[in-house]
Amino acid sequence: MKQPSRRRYDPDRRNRIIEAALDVIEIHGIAGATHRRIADAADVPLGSMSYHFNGLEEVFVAAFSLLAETVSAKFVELLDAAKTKDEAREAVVELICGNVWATERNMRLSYELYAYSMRNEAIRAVFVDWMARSRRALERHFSSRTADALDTIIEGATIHNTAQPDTVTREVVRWMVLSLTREEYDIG
Amino acid sequence: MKQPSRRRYDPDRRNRIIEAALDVIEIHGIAGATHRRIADAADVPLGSMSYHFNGLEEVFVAAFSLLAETVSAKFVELLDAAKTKDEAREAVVELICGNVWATERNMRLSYELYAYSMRNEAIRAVFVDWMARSRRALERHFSSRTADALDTIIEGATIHNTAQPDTVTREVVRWMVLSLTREEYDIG
DNA sequence: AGACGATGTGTACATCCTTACATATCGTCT
DNA sequence: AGACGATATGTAAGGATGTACACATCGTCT
Repeated sequence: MKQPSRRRYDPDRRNRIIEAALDVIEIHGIAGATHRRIADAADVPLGSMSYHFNGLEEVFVAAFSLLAETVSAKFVELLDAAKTKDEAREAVVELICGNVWATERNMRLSYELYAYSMRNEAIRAVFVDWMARSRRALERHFSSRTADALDTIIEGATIHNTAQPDTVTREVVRWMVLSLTREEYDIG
Repeated sequence: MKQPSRRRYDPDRRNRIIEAALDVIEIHGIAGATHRRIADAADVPLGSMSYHFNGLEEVFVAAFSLLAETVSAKFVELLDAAKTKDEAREAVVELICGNVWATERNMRLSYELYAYSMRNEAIRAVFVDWMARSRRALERHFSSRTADALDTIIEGATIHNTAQPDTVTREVVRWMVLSLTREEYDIG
């Protein structure tokens, strides 16, 4: 070390690295997410990587955990805001068709998460927990069986619309939601 | 080259490499799919890789194309075998819950494909074409709107069941399919 | 003030990777 | 039989990667 540039005081650098990791994964995929690229994105030296994490896998686990946390929170928030069953229905439609939850970024990252969870037990647990929370939020408004169904179409429709935008239109989504919640219909 | 081991006569080696690539991707993901690993899996020397393909990307594109072809064919076959609307409904249930289509292998590979398609135009086209064929197969039995809906739940339910087997039970699936095809009910 | 542990930084190294290519071998056409 | 193009093979060059680690610097506690 010849010219040690002034060392930065940088608490929660660890968190910044984790967020940077998500940015890198979004663009390059897990396959292209390297120590160096993440370090650059977080604007920290390479050495910080080995200091804060025991290997790349630990970075990925932290990153995907953060993703699940963030996305799941938004999901629950939107559903909890609904006061009547009709509002809950509309919230589901909004989750699928709106630009709050099913963003391009979230979808890209979710796909990486899906794939990664097949090969990593910790991430699989994160994924399962995420789904459980979604399901619980839906169950505040709907029966257990209906919650399963709605969760299913949320997953499926967002994927379709990622590949081909507006294949599953808002109108079709609304119709699906109604069909699957009809028997529970109430005044609201 | 000191001791050139007897060169093999090996037509359609290219295809074997492509299939081996899928095996490797299934186990190691795109991130861990290297020339060497694929060559080993296909039982060919490393040099064969650069002879048959101009880089890894070309291998991946070929592999995912093969996957889409194979899986899509099975999908269409099962649906085309249905003669009545009730049989078609049951075919959809079988696609989701059976062990023919939504196998562990296919799911793992599909996730890699989803993720990869976000970063590769050729694969995105393959993916879109795959979805179009599925939709067409469904439209032989159901209205356009219902086809969208069924395609959606197929996607969503298989994902849920991959993460947590039997979360979406056969019974729930059957109920969903019925709910979404009720208005089209006929004697069968 | 001094010491000590936590945090930050640069660099080196072994490993693995992609890719290219010179050479060997085969099928087939004349 | 001979020639020629397609196919097959081993190896090496050059670059990227993961990880370790020695050293610098800071916060904080005594």
